[in-house]
Amino acid sequence: MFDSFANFIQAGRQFCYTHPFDFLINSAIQPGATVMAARKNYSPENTYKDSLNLPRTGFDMKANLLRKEPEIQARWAKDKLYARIRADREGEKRFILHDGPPYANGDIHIGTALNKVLKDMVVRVKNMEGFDSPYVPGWDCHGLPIEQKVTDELGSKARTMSPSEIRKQCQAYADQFAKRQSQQFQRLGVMGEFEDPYITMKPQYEADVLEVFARLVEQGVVYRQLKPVHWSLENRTALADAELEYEDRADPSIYVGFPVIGGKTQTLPGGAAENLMLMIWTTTPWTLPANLAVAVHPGYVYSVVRCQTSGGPVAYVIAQSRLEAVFAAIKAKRPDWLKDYKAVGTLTGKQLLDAGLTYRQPLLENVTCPIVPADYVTLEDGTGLVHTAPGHGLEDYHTAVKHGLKIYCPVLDDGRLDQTAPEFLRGKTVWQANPLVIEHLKAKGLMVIDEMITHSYPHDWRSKKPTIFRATEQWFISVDKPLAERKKSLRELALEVCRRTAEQGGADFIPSWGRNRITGMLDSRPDWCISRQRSWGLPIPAFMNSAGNILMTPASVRAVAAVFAHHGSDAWFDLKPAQILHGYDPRKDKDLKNQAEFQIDQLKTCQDIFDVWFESGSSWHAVAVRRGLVDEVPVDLYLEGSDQHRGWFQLSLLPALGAVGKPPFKAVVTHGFIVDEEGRKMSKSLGNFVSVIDQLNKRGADVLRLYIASLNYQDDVRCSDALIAKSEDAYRKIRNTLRYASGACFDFDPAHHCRQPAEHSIDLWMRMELHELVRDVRAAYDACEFHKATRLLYEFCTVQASSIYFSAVKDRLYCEHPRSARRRATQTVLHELLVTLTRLLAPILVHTCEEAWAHIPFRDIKEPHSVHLAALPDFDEEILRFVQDMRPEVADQATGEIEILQAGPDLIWDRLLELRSDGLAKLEALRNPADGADAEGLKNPLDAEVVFKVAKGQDSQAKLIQTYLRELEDMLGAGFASIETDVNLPEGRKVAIEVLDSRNKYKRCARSWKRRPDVGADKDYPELSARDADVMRQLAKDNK
RNA sequence: GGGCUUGUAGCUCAGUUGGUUAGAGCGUGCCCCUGAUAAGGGCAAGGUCGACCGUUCGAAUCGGUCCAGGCCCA
Repeated sequence: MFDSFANFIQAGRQFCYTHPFDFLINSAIQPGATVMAARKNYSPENTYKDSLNLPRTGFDMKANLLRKEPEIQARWAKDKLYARIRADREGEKRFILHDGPPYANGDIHIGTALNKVLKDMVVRVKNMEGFDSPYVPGWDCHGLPIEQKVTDELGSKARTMSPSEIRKQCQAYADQFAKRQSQQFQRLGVMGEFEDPYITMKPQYEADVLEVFARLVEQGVVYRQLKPVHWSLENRTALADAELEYEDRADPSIYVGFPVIGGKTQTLPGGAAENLMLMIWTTTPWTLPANLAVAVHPGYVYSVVRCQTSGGPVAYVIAQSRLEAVFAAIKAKRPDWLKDYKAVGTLTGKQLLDAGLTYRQPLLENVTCPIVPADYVTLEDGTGLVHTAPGHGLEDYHTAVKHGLKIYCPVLDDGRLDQTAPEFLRGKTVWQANPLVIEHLKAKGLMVIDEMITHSYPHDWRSKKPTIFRATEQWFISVDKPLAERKKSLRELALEVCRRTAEQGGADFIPSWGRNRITGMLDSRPDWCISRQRSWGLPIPAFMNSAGNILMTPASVRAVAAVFAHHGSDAWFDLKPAQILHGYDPRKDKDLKNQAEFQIDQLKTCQDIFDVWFESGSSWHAVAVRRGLVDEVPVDLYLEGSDQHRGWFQLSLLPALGAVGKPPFKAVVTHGFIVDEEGRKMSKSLGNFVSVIDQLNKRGADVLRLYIASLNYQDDVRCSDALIAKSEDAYRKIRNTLRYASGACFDFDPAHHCRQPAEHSIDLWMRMELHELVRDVRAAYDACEFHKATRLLYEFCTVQASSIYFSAVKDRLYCEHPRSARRRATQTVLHELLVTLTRLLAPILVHTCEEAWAHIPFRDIKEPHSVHLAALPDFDEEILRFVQDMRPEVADQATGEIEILQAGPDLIWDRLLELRSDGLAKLEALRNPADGADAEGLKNPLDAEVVFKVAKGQDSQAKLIQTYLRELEDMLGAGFASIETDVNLPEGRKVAIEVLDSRNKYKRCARSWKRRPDVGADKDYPELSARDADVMRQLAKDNK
């Protein structure tokens, strides 16, 4: 058996082709390998077994993915499969999915795997649809997390190293992880330009980012300004919103009275009060030295409250609606201090402002501060009077700009207070300052109450340490200033994109709520702070002269870019400004004011680097356009997690609109996040995270890919080892479906053996189902609804193929003469099913389909050697139209009945499958006889006879059953099926199915095991049924 | 706290413009086959459609409130 099978494979290969995946076949027929239907348990009763056409294939039941996947991948690499696909598709319509670069840090996690596999499936589908769809993966390499990791590893040594030296370490680190992740993506079966990915730290990429920046400078939206920013004390750098994490923190919550010293106090209710104070509330006492104003809401009502205290009389101004809560707190906290209190009248915030009150700064000597209006004042907590420190709060800053207050920031970059702070605070950190400030206020009698509270507070996402707001000189891209060329601001342009579809020059969002989401974010986003005070990044190409004036114009930026294109951004640290600007002459720069002030050899480089988002946000230019993937933006698709509405989507959109006035993408597809089985977020501390690497090493990439494909990724998706295990079960089912079809076609060469299925055969039904499947799966693929496609494919394998069709056609495949029309027709459909299914599944099960493809017997010589070079199957319009066109015809007017045989396959097969269901239920009943019945339950349906009893006058039903009787017999797996017409059935039933135990009625055919009336009728083969006797006679003749 | 979003059997998903006893596959239980065999087949159980209140003759479907998640932001 082994020998003949090997010979067959040899013959097949000679006949068909030789190709690189032969190694898969060879390995499968090594001695000891499982070959389906290898003879077992030979016994005398089994003498006919050798005459059967049992399935044979080298496509192993056991997948062995862990061994085979790397082999297949190595072969793809050796064959340069990706390059072959590119060559094949050259000149076809482009489809560009532009990759958002993951950060080159750490191993990939399940979320990254989700993202990359989704992208891979999109790209594979597009290529198999005939598009030229290259995929260039990228890595984001600069930035704080890597720098932090590297300096942590270096320890104290880091402080002695130059930026240039630290950058070298960072570069090596990023390079190592980009390569490592690349291996991991490829292990997942992701296909693309992994030989030449895009790397944001490469010289040309850096130069291209600067080109985008130059265009924004040209548009006049880049500016530099003192502004409070989130500041990491640990890393001494400004932080982007995305670099913050909110966590609970305990802080002092203090109510403080600011003594009023000026203004028209006599106009207040109750007249001029003794010892009048403005009561404010804060949780950051250390910002009080920087207090420059108190803000009130003009529309709110404020009260003046006179108090008797152990320290004498005092009056507070406080919002009326906060009065009760605050004084309740004071009474509870300081019962001995507060003897009595009484509200003596109210006034509006506006009246308060009109009174022009001033107060003495509580911590600075001889400083007088005003009351200012602000509409962000709330009454939810505090006192309705807001401590305003322009150097330490964004809203405070805006108020300060509006009312001409100083942006005062006495805090140094390491968090210590500077020489302008009160003496007792100088040199202390802000955290040390808190209790000192509290003590000081108490001593001065200004403190009302203080306690500790826990509240949500921003922390540095890397160091996990609390951050502060601190004013520094930063670079910004304005979102509200009109662009020089386009007259509209970036915000306006971006909102326009979000209002329009791709067809209208905007963009499409899938799911559709993405449009809402990004719109809301663009509405409220502040100017983009693009500067960071670190080493590991792309320098902002600004120079400073000795007077502290900045040189940065489109021409100077481009001159720097030209140098970076060759030397990389290390040039910024290694070369002298004159060298960096060697292609630049200030005297010829129209955009430079006061040219004479700028002597190139006396300039200094500024030390800020770009926010990494600006680098990845320029990839549409640095990759898509630079590499010629598109002539100009937009590209077809961005596909990322939904968090990128604020991240990469938005921060690509803004630079693109600024630089070229167009969005970078036509469509944005987002996926949700991976959560655990309970729907909670994955975290290392909860121990509920799933390791991709572990899963890859445990189950293989195709199982993981099938799991990912099965997810409805638009929402959050649940993940656990158990859930992936279910996909492993599904994988086996699909694999066995392909294996069975492959084995059943072992002697079938479509070039010579094709037979049209008979009109009334289950083969025709199978083909209809198959083409409907192709239609539906391709529609799902087109909509990127992989989970729909996966469900359709899986259920097809389970129900239509395995449960219904394969079971039904076993008898004809195994028992009919090998060349019989009936068997060949089934093989024709099975072969089509095999080829079709393998191609349809190829974007998901990339390795398994390659293996299955190699095992397709007598595959057409015109088909490519790799399934990934093939096209997705097309559905046959004719077949589908045939189904539809033959919908029920007009009913007979007299009886109301329709002639079901003329009604079309859909209705016919609905009815036949219903009969199958009823019959199976009856069979089941026979298998499990009621308790107390003497008969032993039926074991094998081949021992049963099915009788269809059709009521009088039901000619249509009778004709249907008569026509399909043989198919019904096989669909039920019964030994024999018969029909009785003109029967009297109870309750007006049309058809009744009776299933009888025929063990004492008919003999069992020794070959087909069917019990039929005709067993024993043949003289030559008395132990066989008529059909089997004929086949044996024919086989005997063949052998002569 | 705000914006966006999710909640249908143990799991993954269908449920068309509100309309008869809410479907499928998997899983589970029981059974069969042993010529797909570390495979294959059959039958059955399983849901107050997150909760509550409305609109309606009628709500998984429309409206409101709440509860529990997720992302982004404060």
